[in-house]
Amino acid sequence: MSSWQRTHTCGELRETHIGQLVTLNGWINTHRGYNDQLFLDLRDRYGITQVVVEADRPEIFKLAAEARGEWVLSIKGRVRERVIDGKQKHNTKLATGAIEVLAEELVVLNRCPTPPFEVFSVPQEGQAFGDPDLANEDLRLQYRFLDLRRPTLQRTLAMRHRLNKVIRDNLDAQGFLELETPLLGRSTPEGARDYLVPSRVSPGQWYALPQSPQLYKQILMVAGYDKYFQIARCLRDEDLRADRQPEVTQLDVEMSFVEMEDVFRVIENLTVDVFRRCLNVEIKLPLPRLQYADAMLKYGSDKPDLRYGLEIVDVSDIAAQTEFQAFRGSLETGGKVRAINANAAADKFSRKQLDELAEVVKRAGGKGCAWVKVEAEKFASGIEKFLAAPIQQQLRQRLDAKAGDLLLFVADKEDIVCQGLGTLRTHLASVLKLYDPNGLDYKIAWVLDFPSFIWDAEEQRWAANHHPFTAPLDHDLDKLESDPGGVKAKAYDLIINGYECGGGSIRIHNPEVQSRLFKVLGMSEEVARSRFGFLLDALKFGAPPHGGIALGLDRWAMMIARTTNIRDVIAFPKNQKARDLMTGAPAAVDTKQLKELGL
RNA sequence: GGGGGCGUAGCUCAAUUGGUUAGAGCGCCGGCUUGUCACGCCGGAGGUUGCGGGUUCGAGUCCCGUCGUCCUCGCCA
Repeated sequence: MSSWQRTHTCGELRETHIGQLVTLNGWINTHRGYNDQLFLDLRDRYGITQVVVEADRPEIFKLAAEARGEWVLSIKGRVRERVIDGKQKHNTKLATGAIEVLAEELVVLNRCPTPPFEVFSVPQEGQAFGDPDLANEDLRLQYRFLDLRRPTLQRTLAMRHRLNKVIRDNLDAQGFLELETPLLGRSTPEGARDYLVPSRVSPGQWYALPQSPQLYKQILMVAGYDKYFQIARCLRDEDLRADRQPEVTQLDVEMSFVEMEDVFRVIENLTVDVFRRCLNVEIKLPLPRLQYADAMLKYGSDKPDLRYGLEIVDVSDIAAQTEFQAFRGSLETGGKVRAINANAAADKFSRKQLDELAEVVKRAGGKGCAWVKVEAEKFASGIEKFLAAPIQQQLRQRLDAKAGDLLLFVADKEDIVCQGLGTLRTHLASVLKLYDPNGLDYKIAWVLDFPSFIWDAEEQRWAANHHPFTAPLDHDLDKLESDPGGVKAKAYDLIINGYECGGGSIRIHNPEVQSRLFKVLGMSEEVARSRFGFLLDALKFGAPPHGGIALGLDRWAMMIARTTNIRDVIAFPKNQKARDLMTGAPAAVDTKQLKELGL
């Protein structure tokens, strides 16, 4: 071992180490200097330790005085208690705050220019570390190696490691095999836009990077690997969001000889394990189950945040009795009128703030929203004159409204009402602080009974809601041709606090059902063959009944780290334009490279 | 592709209704300071207000364009 190499980490030393000669390696977090004494807080990913350098060792004192933030040092010295004149001077904000290291040797392992933004970590009460005022995210992404030094990010990435570890342990214990599938595959036109890779040896032809290992894992089932999982990278060339990256990691699972309940059992077992071992949070089983239609009605979303109420209530029948044109007009064209009761929120919104709520609905595609402030005797509202006393009574009853409540109405086509009130619901919960974004509060549920097909108005045809291999519910099979819109699928989503964190289905293993389904989708045998021929072939050769699920691990990491930004849980994320600001990718390449590829 | 927010010192932000020489904290540089711990005190350097154009006696502020970035709709089977 070289003499500069560490004997302990910067988070390790305690009173039990007092008197020992130790060597620490780390980055200068902060430094405080005097004429003949210097304090250096040395940081590594385990913590922070205070180092004292005194002037009676001039050769290292001079070095230490010169040192600045983010320099990399090796300090050899003796551990001593923080005592001045017999009085304890412990720093209770630091885990190592009982001791300090009196430097005897100091090696500058590397210098660092003044960083473009402040990296240092601020110790908080309870031995946690906080962040300085964060610089612009694009600057931090450009200098990601500095940003990643922040303990917050280091803890998050360590948590991701733990998440992966728990998954591997748990699924191994449940008898699963971790198998790998190719990155270079064949483009299958359904679904997201593919990232394409040109073939050098077959000029003009292309591989596609996987959107998911979907087809491979089904083929593994045909091949008899009845319990498969993979922590797989999935790539989709679509526009980004706060919770979407072009390159994400999913836990891909597939099982043979199963129905939905079997998948639920495996994933629920895993979920309990993950939350217990990552956060020490107990998740109660069985997880609640919501029907898709019910979720849309009550929450205006297929991935509702269940940490708060604010349920949507249909009042179409009551609204039909009013003379209010916005209500009547929507109803007469087949729309709906629905409402949210924001309990005791009437005095929390000024006229201007109510207008902003209407803006929220407009941004979600609606025309706005009507509001009513409930008073003891009557409604205070611009639309009060349209609401006769008996109607007000009915609304009070239906919405369980009491004096001080704020009622918000949206009238429109049903999907717009859902979208508008769903957006309004999450907005209200946020401004009314109905949940603690930093709390260990997890509401996890299954969403079931998705429609198999959705009508594509533009192309005037039915489209697969999940994917074309998703099995319909057994008792809906006879409706396949007569009423495609009424067919529900053996598909399921797993939702956590308003995020879709997983989704899967039982697949079709019967070739006859599969070809009926292609027919509904308006896909000829030839087209189906050309797109998925290899899978259809495989399914013919003795496919077991099978199904599975994929969990979005980046979103799980977001939940566990309690962030709403997916870039916080990925070491090297892309920005919204899918650029890597650190490496500069994507970038132009040599014409020589292009020529080799025949481009 | 559409809608919205932001862009001022290295960083985070301020700058009244368009009005003098664009300020503060942190960081940086120099000095002082044996017990600090996001140390403190004194002093200093540091600006093409993203870029281009326009309106005006006068633009960080208003208008047009453009670039960057974030949020969002479409999109993501």
